[in-house]
Amino acid sequence: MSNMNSTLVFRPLYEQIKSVLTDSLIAGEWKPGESIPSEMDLAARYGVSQGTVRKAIDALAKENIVVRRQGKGTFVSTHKEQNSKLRFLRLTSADGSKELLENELLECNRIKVNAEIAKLTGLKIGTAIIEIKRLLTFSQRPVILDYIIVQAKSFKGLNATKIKENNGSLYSMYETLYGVPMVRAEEKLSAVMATKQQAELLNIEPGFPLLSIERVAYTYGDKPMEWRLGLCVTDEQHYMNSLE
Amino acid sequence: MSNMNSTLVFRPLYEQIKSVLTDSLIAGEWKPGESIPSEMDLAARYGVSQGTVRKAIDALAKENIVVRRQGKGTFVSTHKEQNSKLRFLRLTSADGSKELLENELLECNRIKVNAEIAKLTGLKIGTAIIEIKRLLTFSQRPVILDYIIVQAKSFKGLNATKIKENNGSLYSMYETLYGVPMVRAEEKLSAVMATKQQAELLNIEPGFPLLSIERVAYTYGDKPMEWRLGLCVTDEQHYMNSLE
DNA sequence: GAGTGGTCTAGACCACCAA
DNA sequence: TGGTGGTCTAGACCACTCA
Repeated sequence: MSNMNSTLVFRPLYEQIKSVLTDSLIAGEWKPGESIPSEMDLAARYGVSQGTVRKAIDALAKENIVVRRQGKGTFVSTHKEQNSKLRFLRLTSADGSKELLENELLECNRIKVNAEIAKLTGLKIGTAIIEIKRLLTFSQRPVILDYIIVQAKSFKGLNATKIKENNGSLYSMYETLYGVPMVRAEEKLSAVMATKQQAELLNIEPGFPLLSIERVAYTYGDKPMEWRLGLCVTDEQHYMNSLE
Repeated sequence: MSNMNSTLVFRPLYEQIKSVLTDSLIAGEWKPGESIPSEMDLAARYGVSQGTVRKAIDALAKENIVVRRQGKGTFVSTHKEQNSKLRFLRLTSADGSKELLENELLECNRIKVNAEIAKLTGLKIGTAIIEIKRLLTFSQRPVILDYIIVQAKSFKGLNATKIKENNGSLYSMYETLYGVPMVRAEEKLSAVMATKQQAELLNIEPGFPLLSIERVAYTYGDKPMEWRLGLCVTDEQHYMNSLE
């Protein structure tokens, strides 16, 4: 009979508060763009000190889940704001600007997962998904060929019309129309050769080197919601990254 | 203690403490791998509360400049440790391992900056530099062709022998032999075609797509100390990145 | 047991913002 | 002017490490 061997799980109060706050966000108690209650209010609600609430909110702010604004309050992050648009886009031209990207929707189909897509996404074969193909253009020149997959059940009724209505701002649309804010993403990069078909769309020669960016985007609670393969022409644009 | 805010500029105390600590690190008061004084000691030394020192150290820890170890103390980060080696290497094979990289030094020359290098590094033409060319191999297969530049005046006497003595662990060598720890780096990625010469070294066909990684590495105080161009074969290895 | 960092509290004052 | 987040303090106790 061993009693002292039990694994005592110690979890700091502020982490527990952070979890509770995340749950409330998932439940939609506070929507993107809205403010959450003040630190004092939350402290009173959960019966902890304001400093503990602060540490929980600090952690959420560090993950870009909320944004603090001195004198105003703490707000749920949103992709609707200008400054957070293209938050995950690391591709910039030499002069640093990336605001002038234009958007051409090529395809938007409701299909089922096949073996290849299953391997890419980890979804089960046969699952209903929506595939989106589009072309991003920078000052008249095509630079990114995007292939995007989301689960149909999470984005019911998503179609070409809706994408166009939102000017191709997918993350903003996921958030506004479907209540699914993307908070984090992981990317896997490699260099590939353009196929004939890709080359045609990107207006380059077949065999031209392309930067391949596989991205998985996550919503609250580390739930993967979107898979994306971007093929980028990088002779004038570059992928910038900070290692710290 | 009284709060010595200047009327014109408001700078939080903990930021000032952070700067003072950084200065001490630059001055070499505590070397990589060593511990810095305890929070209580530092608080006493600077006449602030332990909480303020904590916040300053938290900021340094977030930037990987120091590492906290509960019960032991706070230590200056080092590239000598196993877990921090290859800290800036984001290239991993499918199974995630990146420890088996082998190292072949191709060249190490003392030269002067020409126009091309000036453009890459921002150094003045004529500045004495050391250029290093090497090949990194993963399980018998060449995967990265590195071209590295550092200023000769910052790394006096650096040569092929020294590099070999350190098994090609450059960052560890910069730190140990020259007291220059690298704390941060910025990378610019693109896809390029292998030239004939590069293809030969990497044992691939000319025209094969390579991931080009331009890196600038910084020491304390955001001082750029090393420029690097890596050309990577990415059919079996990928560059992983987290966006948050 | 002594010393370290980790967590938590309570209270104070400051800087910023909007009404 | 009142409310918000931002900074700072002082003190308490907890968890971890090592001699």
